[in-house]
Amino acid sequence: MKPRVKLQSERLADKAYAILRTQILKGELPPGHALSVPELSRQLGVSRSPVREAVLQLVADGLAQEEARKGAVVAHFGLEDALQILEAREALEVASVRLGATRATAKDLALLNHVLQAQAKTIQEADLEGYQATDLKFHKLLGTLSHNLVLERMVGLLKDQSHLALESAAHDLAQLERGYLEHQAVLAALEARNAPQAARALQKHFKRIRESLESWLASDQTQPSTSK
Amino acid sequence: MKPRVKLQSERLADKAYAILRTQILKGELPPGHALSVPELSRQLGVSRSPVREAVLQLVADGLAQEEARKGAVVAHFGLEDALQILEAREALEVASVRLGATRATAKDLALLNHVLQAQAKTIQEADLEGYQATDLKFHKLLGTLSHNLVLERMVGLLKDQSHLALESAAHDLAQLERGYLEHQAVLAALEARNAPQAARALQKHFKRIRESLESWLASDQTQPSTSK
DNA sequence: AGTCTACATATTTCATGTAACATGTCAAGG
DNA sequence: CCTTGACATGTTACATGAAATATGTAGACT
Repeated sequence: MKPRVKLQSERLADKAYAILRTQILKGELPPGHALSVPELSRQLGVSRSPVREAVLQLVADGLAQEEARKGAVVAHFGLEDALQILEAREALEVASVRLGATRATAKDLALLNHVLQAQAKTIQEADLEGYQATDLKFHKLLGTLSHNLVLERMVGLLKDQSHLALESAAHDLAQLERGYLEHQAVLAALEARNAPQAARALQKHFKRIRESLESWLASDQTQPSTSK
Repeated sequence: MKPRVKLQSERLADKAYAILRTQILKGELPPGHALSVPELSRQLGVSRSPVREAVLQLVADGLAQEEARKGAVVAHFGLEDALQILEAREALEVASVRLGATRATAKDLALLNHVLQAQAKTIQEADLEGYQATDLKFHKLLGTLSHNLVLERMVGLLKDQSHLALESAAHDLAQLERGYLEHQAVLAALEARNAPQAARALQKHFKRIRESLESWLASDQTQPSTSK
């Protein structure tokens, strides 16, 4: 047999995709920014083919939007879009948590616990960046609880879109703490293997997020509302 | 202004995608069948570029599966996969129907009614092919009830995957009739604007489908279980 | 026979050429 | 002033070339 260590995917298309995805989620490529294939190909130092594939993948994931013969841009969501994404997330995550209440392993719960402890720290340190990261992890972990790869994948995709859609949403410390406490309530119900309670706790979480988003509409800016 | 009538997308990549998608859902390209880009490019009479894009789109939609450097094949789902897809569909469609109970327009309900009438006909005529078509339409319409494009899109994608996954599932007439009656129960609850009842009715529908699928495991064949 | 190597074939993957198309600028004409 | 249209620039969309890779087959060696 070959001593070949691992042999990664090593496809340039995958690498380009990973780079672009990270840049988008980090905000380095802001919503609305053009994803010009020749331009990116120059910046990344590869030909246009793998870049084109990467952009197509981003479009499929909902992180970019494309108009025929006009190219793709980093997805920019309006208020209406954000609300729809949240609604879909709620449906999927609540279902995941319901199933997870019986299917979750001790390890699953330990991971959730670990993430929440890290999240507590980010609040103490008023580290908004860090909070977002733990929030991402927590919600994606909720997807894994179902032990259903289809659900898990969709939860992950929508959480990323949500991250992009709510990017600029104002988050004061009080809101962050609220979110953390609601996360804890979900986890507590899961540890008690109480599916309905976990579902209710998560629904409350989403309800508050939606409300705070809508109220934030007061001090709004433009809402391009990309969906037609 | 231009008198240009409409100017379709007209992109070869989109056309190729539409053709392949149709062939897959019709069963002309059976699960597991290789989707060789040069081969398809020859058959469709276009170059490899648009075909490659079409195949990537199919992979993104879950109708094809790809392994790096080995190419894509028409998705072939095992029993486990089918159950997971059904679980995800249930989550999304139930959510859609819950929202739809209040949001559905008279037109939405009329469309559902129309599809169910057509479905009744397919049963009388023992037209399995036709039944599948109306089933597809009915469930996709359930997705539109939410008036949430994100949910609607996911419901549609999963219904297509489901169609592929359950392709060979035995369907005797009795089962078809059962499905039809359950569809009617959902519609009745929707017309009464009774969200919990509509949700329960749809859950029953899915529960029976899952059970009949699992019992069909007895007279089973191989179940490749593509997910790893 | 059974295993391994070399070759042949087909495909993926990346690269690049090119026509059609979109868009901004700018100057001429209403 | 405002519109029109030619031009310049950059991109998409499609086609095609070429290297790296996977896979099947036949023959050589144990």
